Amino acid sequence: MVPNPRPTYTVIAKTAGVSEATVSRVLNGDESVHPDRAKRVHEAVDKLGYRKNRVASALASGRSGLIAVVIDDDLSVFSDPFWGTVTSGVSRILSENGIHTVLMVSPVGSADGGVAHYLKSGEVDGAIFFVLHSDALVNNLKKTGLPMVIAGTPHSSLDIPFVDTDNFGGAYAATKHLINVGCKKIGIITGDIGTTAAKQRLDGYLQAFRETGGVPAKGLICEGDYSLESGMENTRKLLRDHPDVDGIFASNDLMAAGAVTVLQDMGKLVPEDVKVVGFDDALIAQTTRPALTTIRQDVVALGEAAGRLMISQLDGEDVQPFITTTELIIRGSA
Amino acid sequence: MVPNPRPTYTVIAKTAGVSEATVSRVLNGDESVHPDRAKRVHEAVDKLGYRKNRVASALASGRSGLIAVVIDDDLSVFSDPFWGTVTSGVSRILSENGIHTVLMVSPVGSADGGVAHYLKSGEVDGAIFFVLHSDALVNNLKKTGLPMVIAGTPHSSLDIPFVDTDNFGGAYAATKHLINVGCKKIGIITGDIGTTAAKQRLDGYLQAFRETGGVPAKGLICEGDYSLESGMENTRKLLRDHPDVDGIFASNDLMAAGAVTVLQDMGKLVPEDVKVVGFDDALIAQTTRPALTTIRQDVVALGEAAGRLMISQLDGEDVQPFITTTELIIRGSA
DNA sequence: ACTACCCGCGAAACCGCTTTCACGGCTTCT
DNA sequence: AGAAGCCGTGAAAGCGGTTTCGCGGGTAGT
Repeated sequence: MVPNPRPTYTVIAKTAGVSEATVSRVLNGDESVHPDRAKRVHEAVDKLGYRKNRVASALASGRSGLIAVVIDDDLSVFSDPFWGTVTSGVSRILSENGIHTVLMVSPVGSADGGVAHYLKSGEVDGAIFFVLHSDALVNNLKKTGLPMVIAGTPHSSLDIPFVDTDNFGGAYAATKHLINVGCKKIGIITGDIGTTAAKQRLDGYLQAFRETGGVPAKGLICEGDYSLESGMENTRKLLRDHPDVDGIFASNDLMAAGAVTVLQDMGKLVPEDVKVVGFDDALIAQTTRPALTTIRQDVVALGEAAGRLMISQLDGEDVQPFITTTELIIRGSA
Repeated sequence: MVPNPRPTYTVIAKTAGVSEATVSRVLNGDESVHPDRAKRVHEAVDKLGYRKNRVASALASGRSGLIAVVIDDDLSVFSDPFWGTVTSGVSRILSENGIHTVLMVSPVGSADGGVAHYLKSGEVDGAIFFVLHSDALVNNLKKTGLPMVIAGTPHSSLDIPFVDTDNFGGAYAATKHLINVGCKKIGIITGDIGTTAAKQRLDGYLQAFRETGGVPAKGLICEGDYSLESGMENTRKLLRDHPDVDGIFASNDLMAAGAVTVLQDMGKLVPEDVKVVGFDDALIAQTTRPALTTIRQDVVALGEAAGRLMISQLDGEDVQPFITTTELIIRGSA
């Protein structure tokens, strides 16, 4: 059953009665081929079950049909279902466009190192970055002209397209909600402040505060790092410094869950005594008691947007940053 | 700054004063080259900052340096942090061996279809499958000689290496623990019974039961699907059919969390009235109140094992299935 | 009717690396 | 000493597409 070791252009050309050059033109959508000939080629392709060898194609054309998804750091990041979901969104859009996703889970480090080399080596047609801790690599790569998309807002104002959730707006809505339901003293537990998302969420919180004419008292702003532990710890701190706190906005659901746990352990009722709002609408938001009021972000859309932005760039189009909207999901905690 | 558009063998050969063939031999670890010449080649490589063009290499050698990670189905699967973690383990091991991971998140369907074609096309050197719903594709691919690794036990007894958690042993330990702490009537909420893992966990439960001389009463075995909802629903059912149930083994933590929630909502105390054990030791196990007693599986090790099994196969070695051990983590729920 | 273009198409070079093949020089066996 | 092997090495033929170049014929302009 191995008589047919994949046909090549030579065979297609022969059975279609045209030259290999023409086969190539047809298969690459060159309009200038006479319809009749094109049809003959297509028929030959169908009949022989031909599939283009991407490697050969890549070598000759310089385009590999591969784009890299670069995930800085390691397990800790990728084990977050958030990025898994984004990745699958990216992957789906790209494969719809005949492009494959190669995954690089490794510390990005500086503008040098393995990842940098790989990306510069021309083996991929573009790169999508997750969770940038530094803009160094991206900045360096920009010179090479490699199409890039950043998932998450970059730190500096790079001229590189990015996709992100409306962190500011979401945080604003969350805080506003707490205010609307009567909270007088609202604390925030931020995410890892080294990330732009955490900063933007803090800004949203501050903006809502500002509009009420106030400025958050010292100690109401607690710096967390997105982890469950930091959510718990900061809630204790918050309760110690401000026993009368009656609202907490946590920058993600995990910390919010931690907050709820600590509050309950300390005898506070949620939402009667203290109201809590999270961010993400992760699965965990539904499993805490009470379920978390939170800000939903459309993670799949984010991944798809990243994929589309990449496709557009490959097509030579101009692209704009893409910000997905958020939605306030009201459950039991606030 | 673009005077150096990547050196090729031609350049290396010239500066080292050898033929291109020799350069190739040296760079591919052919021992038969005289050390002096090899040294000259290495010097030239260093001096020029040469990096092999993987695409050209792939075309000429027929080895792409890529292996596919195939994830059946779609978002629902990949958004589970479990698979994200496994994937990153795989990716790391492979990249340590100079191999890249290409991600295919798409319904695998039958032995035909896009994924099948791609894998058959020789663009990847091997494939690692996650969450197989059917063995059809793998079975078909086996004929092509493509190196494969399955993450999770395959349904039929294929002669294909796989890696898996000791589902049976873990479930056995979980059930045994419930028995040891005094439970008399223990129900199980299984996972999607279409998966081998769910079956094995059920078997482990049954085995523990059997050793006590009993057989689970009708209605103690509830078929879930790993989702939070199914955990909640089946707990209600369990409570209805067996109001005196005093132990529940849920096949994953998410369902266990659902069970705890329902139990509490119905006025039962956990663990006083009913004890609950989960499986996975996912993050959620720590956020429920009480925290979940569960079976920890070493997910990272699983991914790394899958990667290593693939590498071994590529090296032409014989490989054996790899089963990771589990560990009982005792927390508050049982 | 003659030159100037344009257009569709095939021949052939080429992408950068791998691998076969054969050759010259040595060693070894008879 | 001569035949037979073996070894390290270079020349060259691919791997399977893409792309440049130029040719022949048809159209248009004058």
